[in-house]
Amino acid sequence: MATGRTHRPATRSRGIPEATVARLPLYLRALTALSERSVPTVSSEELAAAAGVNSAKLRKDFSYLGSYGTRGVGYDVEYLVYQISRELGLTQDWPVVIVGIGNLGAALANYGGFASRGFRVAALIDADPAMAGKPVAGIPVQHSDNLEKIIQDNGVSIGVIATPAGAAQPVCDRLVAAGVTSILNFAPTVLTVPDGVDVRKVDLSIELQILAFHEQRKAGEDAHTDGTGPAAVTREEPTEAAASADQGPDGDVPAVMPA
Amino acid sequence: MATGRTHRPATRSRGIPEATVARLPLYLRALTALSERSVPTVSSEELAAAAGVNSAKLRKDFSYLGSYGTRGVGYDVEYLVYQISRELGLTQDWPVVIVGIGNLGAALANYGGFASRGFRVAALIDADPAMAGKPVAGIPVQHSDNLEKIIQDNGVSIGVIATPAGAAQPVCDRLVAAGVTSILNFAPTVLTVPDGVDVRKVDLSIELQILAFHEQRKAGEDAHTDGTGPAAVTREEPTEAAASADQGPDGDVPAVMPA
DNA sequence: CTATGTGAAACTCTTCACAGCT
DNA sequence: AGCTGTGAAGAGTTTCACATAG
Repeated sequence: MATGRTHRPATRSRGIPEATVARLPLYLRALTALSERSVPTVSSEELAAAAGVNSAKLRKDFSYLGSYGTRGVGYDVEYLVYQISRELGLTQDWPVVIVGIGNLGAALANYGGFASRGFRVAALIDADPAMAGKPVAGIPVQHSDNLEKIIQDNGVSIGVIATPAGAAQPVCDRLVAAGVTSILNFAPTVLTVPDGVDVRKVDLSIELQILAFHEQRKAGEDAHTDGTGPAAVTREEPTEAAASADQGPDGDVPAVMPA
Repeated sequence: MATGRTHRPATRSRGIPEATVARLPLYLRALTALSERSVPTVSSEELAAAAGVNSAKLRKDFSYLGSYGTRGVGYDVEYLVYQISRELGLTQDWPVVIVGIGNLGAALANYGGFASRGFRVAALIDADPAMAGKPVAGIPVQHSDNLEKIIQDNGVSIGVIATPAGAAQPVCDRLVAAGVTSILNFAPTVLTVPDGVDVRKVDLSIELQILAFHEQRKAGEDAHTDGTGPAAVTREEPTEAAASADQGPDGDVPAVMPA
């Protein structure tokens, strides 16, 4: 597989496949649940079921991390939780800032899934002066004038953008200039960033549109509003669209902006 | 990741690849923006840039829809908007219900991106009696006792789950029993659904974890990591992998260990 | 000449199936 | 025996590069 074969199976590292990385959080969640129930070990079959993937894929995924299982037995839950956490970088503290404290920003601030995974909301930032000082999820909102200072003082490298579409790029530019190198973007806009900066995007309306596409397929024969294209209807198997993954850095244009 | 069941031959009809379907909303948004600026035609190169993909991919994607371009010229914006909308099923009305009107549910109800794409929030549903009747985004919240009736009366086939994790599966079961066949899940849980039901999931903490993974990698390459060894905390080299005992005949012991 | 549409090559990801530990 | 770890085959996706239509 790898070209350079040194001594040890230097195979991995350069490459945990992106698809595998995207599933690690899934395994981690399932494992955490088992851990809380004090289950000591788990087989690839059981864990796969809990995570909603098939066992061959799970074993292959784990093989990229190393040989952490025991043949004939399974995986040690605690050990695996630790290894995956470490691989994902969750054994360290990640201060994040959320910019744009509207409905969505507030929801994110209140979202428990962050804190429980090593992410700490270091600050909430909004451009509206009226919001300044107002606590959301127990954290006082700060005005965006102080964005740069907040980033630097807290050593923030991950920023979450939950602003209206129009404000996203300017906010992004300021975050990057201040030192942020990873951005999670909820605004329906394509963000342009310099090399070395990572952007992931979550677009609610895109997810719905994908569902609509499949839904339309299912509807099949009947209602085809404007049937220009009869399109040999065929019920494609639903799927199992992988969890998230894909969705590169893009998106674009408003048309309508979130609150 | 819907639930796994077996795969079936699945009649391949007019099979648009899943990867392509996932990008159509992206193109649509870019095209809509061009349309609003009254741009009549666009080349694959320009449109690709606006959507954040490369032009070869875009042309290949469009080739699955048909030959809607003109060689030597480009694509007619209005025409493409229509064709993609139709392909995605957005020329018809999709009533959706949002279940779980907490911070996130409210944010979704207020999200403009839905309405602008043929999605209509038919109802907001919450299990808390205190929420009943209270308007969110101009729509009165209804109690979940009426879930089935609401689904049926409105002919809803797409449901959005924004409840706490524990309530997601029961809500999902009720939605499906009432006739919903597509679900967008925001709760951090794997939903089990019968064949024919499509589930897509958006998990906020997973996105952040993926960013953390890459962020960690960057830090490693920047020769930052203290010094167990030469840079790289990524396990390309033994570096710290050795320290964490990743093989050893039985070495999988470290229950917890310092970073 | 220009820019699309598309076979074919290159890659990536998934699934199979079984060798090899325990 | 039981279950992991993994080459190898298969499926799906992206990229290349150029024939072809306008």
